[in-house]
Amino acid sequence: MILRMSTMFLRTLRDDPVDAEVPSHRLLVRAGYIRRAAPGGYTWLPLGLRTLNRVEAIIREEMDAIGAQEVHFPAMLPREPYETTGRWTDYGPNLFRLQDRRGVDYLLGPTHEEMFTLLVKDLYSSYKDLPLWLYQIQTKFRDEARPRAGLLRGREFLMKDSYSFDIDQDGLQRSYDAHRAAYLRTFDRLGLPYAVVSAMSGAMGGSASEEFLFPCESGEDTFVSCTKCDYAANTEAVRVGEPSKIDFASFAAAVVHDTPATPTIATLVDLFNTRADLKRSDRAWHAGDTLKNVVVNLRHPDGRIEPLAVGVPGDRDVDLKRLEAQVAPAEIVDFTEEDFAKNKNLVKGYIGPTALGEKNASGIRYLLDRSIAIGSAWITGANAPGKHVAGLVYGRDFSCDGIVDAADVRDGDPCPKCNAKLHIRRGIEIGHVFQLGRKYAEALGLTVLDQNGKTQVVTMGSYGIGVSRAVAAIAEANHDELGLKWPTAVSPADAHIVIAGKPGDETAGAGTQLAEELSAKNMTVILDDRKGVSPGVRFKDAELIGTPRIIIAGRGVAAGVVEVRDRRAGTASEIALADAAEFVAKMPAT
RNA sequence: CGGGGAGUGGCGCAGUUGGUAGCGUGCCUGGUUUGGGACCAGGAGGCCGGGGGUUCAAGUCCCCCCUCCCCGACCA
Repeated sequence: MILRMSTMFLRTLRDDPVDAEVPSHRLLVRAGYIRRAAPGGYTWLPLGLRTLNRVEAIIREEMDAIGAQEVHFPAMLPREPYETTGRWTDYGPNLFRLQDRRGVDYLLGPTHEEMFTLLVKDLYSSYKDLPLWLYQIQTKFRDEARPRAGLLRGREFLMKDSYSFDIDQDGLQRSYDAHRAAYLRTFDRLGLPYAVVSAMSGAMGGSASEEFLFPCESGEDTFVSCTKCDYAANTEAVRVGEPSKIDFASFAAAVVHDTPATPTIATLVDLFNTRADLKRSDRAWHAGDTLKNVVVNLRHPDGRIEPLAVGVPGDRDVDLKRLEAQVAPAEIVDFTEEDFAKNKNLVKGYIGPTALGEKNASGIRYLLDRSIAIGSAWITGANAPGKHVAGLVYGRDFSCDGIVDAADVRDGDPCPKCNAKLHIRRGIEIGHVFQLGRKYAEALGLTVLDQNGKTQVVTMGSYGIGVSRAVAAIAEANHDELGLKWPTAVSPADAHIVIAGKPGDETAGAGTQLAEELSAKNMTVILDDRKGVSPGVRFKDAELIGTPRIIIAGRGVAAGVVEVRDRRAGTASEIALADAAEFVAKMPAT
């Protein structure tokens, strides 16, 4: 196939669009792949659509290869199933809702667990029909608070979502493993580097889940990977090891001290290190010796507000993202001055564990960070203005209502698996696999009869790949200062022919002939046959558009040669015109 | 939703104390040029994000709203 630039619906931009910050967004707009059509919504132009289709085709091939079957749902869905599973509420403002002329509620599908569950319920009723794997490639809608970075976070985007249906957990594990393996192959073929990390399942519900993250500075997820073993996890999902108990039998009783003007951890530690009666003989006090208690409000999906206190070592911050992942579907909102005013037992800046907890004065649920050991002694608030208590022992002087992973995770923290150092990085989520279990099947009544004629609730998994996001991620991973440089597998064309001679000379004929030969070899080729465009412009556009091979029919044509460039390797060679098609066809895919 | 920045031809930008809306690029016509975003000449193209106000007069001043970008919050 020949794409003639003289007629292609394409306009490249000489300048970077000013509203595009990340490279993928900037280059996809500049090279004429996409145009913004609405907040968080993009139009695919011919070049962009070709790449999108190729990405989609690879994903489809790999899904088909494991035996998943493709279906297609409407994007506009009825309210009831989402009401039944609670997600009409749980999704909150992120759901696009609309009404028909009679005022009946609909939503634009953010993901389709409910619909797939009902579809299978509609048609299947025996264990003999399982396992079953279905998928679709569908436009999804989420009313993101902040769409950003072009295709990386849109409000309308293309997603491949698949769902597995099994009779039991063993089956689910096999389905999950098959999808996970298919995802590894898919991302390899797409030319996307990735890290597979343990993740939280959040609003999706269910147990095990892993994310495929493309490591990238402009990514929105933070993850850790062990420098020694294979442990990797989204920071939200990092589970530090249980600390061992400390024997506190010989510890002195806790003492309350006057500590005026110590509103922060730093000032508190300073005071303890300078005042003779507080100094420690063996070493200086540090922030990790203090226990910081942070109060937040949880907003439950039904609108109920519940205060929650969390204790973390004073050298750490509460990572709200991590905390929220564990209190989902509740959201964390600020604990305001007003809230403090209402709760007389909380002394801002001097909150201590003895006032916290459902059984104590404040009645506020109190969770301790997992790193806090039973028997450890702390400097912490004494619930009175200007007073702190030292030597307060967890398990002797105070208790909590539960354990939580709330402290922020840092580069260099110990690996929970092997204790080596963790490395922290950012990444873009390009895929996510979930073991959903029975949440949706139970809510919607998807059951089958087992071998004994007994009713069994089906156990499900769900597996997503952001297709449009993958295009952006590939662009993010494959570009330089000149433009895009697509992997062969997803490039909008296999080659780009630049006619660089004078008008009317033999270069146009040579270029056209070569285009036809390549096309005859089943390759897609962009032919720059534009009239009156200077060579410089053609070179720049070819590099910006970024096909892996660029062929220049220029001054060499007189001597019977063309220049064949490898855009990705940055190499070039002179090839006889007669051999060029064969040579290009045999260039290794990169 | 909080903080910061910004909306002026397709793209990038200027626009002074309020007084005829400009430049570059892209586009059209003609000519010259042709291996790294050429040149000359002549053109077309703007509800100055939207709505209210102040004023003889608003791109410019005031109020409200919308949108975009960045950071945070949120998010599969």
